[in-house]
Amino acid sequence: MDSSPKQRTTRQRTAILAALGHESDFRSAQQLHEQMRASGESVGLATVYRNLQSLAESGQVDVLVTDEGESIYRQCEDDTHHHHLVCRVCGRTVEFQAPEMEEWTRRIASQHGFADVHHTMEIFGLCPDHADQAS
Amino acid sequence: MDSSPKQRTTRQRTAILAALGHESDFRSAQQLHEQMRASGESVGLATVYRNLQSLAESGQVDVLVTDEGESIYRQCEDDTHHHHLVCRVCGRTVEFQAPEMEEWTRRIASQHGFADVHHTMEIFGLCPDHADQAS
DNA sequence: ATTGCTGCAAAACATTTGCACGTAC
DNA sequence: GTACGTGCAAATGTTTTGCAGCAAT
Repeated sequence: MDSSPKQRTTRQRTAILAALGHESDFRSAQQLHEQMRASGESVGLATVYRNLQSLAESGQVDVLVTDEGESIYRQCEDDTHHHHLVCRVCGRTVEFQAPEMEEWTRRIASQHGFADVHHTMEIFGLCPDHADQAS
Repeated sequence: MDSSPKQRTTRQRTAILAALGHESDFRSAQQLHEQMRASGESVGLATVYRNLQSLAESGQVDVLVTDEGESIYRQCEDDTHHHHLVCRVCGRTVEFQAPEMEEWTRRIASQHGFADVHHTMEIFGLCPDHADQAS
């Protein structure tokens, strides 16, 4: 029941958060790791995984699972419940909230007697800059 | 541009479709494979994967990706666009449609200039029979 | 007869873990 | 000083693939 496990401020953890930065796109652990190495950071891949995992648990980053089953991460601007609109080509992401939808979800669930529900909902599409790109 | 690739009617393919049956729950390729072996069917795991994949492509079965990145499959009753309400404990599934939500999705997307969008949305919860089960 | 399917085992992947060592506290 | 974090390599688990033989058309 301890909701604040002590997390140490290590060089690697800091670097990972910095690398996530405020880019508005989702990246996989592997991409992030590569990106960090490219910019001279020395970090182990396992460490990137471990940190992303703990950061996700503590709600500091957002996780999405792609259709291929790969987990992708992003530092979120908003710490409340929200969804994403992601560009299939460049990864550009827009966060949005959908109170009506939350409401809707709860209604559907209780209609069928389901309790303690949570939902996933993400939108993928082509952003203005890539609107003409083939699917 | 050929949207009807010739699929042969093999014993295995038929068996897989039969095994998927009309159960109202999602199963992974591995589970399905095990289930088939248990009931005496002789099928290779790779074949199960290959068939599920092609069946999913041709829209004959539904695919969902779990939080752990595992793909789970189900034969759908409804061949139009729909979503699922899945029990976290027993896998029991209810299909539902959400026209208002489709509408909503399109609106959000075009508001941000996104085109050619598709979305994912699934609800997970506890069905009436498992409402008291801990998360 | 063709050409696609199957089975098996090996390969490819992303992710996790064991363990000795380093380091934040 | 102690407990947690890190790095590496090995292990895990799922899905894919190469290839020789089998079967549907």
